[in-house]
Amino acid sequence: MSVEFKNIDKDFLEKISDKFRLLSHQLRLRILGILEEGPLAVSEIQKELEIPQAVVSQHLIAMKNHGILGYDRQGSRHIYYIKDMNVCGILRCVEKAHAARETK
Amino acid sequence: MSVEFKNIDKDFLEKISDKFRLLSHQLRLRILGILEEGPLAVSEIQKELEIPQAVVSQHLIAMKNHGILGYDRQGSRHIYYIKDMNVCGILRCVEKAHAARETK
DNA sequence: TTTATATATAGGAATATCCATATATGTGTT
DNA sequence: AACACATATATGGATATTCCTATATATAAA
Repeated sequence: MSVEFKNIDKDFLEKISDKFRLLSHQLRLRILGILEEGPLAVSEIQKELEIPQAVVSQHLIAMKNHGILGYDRQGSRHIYYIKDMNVCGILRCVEKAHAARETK
Repeated sequence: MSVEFKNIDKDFLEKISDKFRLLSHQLRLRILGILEEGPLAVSEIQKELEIPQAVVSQHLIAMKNHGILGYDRQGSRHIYYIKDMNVCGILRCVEKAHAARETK
């Protein structure tokens, strides 16, 4: 109520639309679903998704570059985790919508 | 908690990613911001955005086709409105994020 | 140092998106 | 009917996205 969406400034709008663009991909959504359960290394994410390692890395890095993910290193392993809590909130909305969906 | 995002079915994931794709565009976000204040005809939306009518229609129709918007007719005027309440919820998240943002 | 493992990056083809211009359709008015 | 107005649709060029294949880099192990 205090902030009208219509009046949100252009810079913020650009960030938001970038984040939505990253959410607009089934594979990336699945990655976020996996990472919601806890941080994970690239190879482990790859095992769950069954797609080429390079593709997984590409998506992870894209999300990292936009602040959605972060990662820590454990030796040669890169442990990715969800960094952007606003994105978590949005995923929560999606879960609610899924739970409340009409089966038509 | 009852529904894990990770386990959301593929069909729903496809719908969601489609909706995020539509949200991943500054112009469409601005349109949604305008329509949050109430239903409006194409020409009135166009006046606020100052872009060609055809482009406005293209975006409106894209969002209509994915269930985000609906419209009523008043003579030759098409009055668009936000139909998908889940999208409204997501915009609410974005507003909250905007209000809580660090000015860095 | 050599080899294996884990991850990142480069380059390119196929595809999708976006906007602009032009045109079509539908509705109201005279 | 003729015209104006409101909206939709078609087409195409520019640009962006996605995935693939290969290769590069970094760390660990032998």
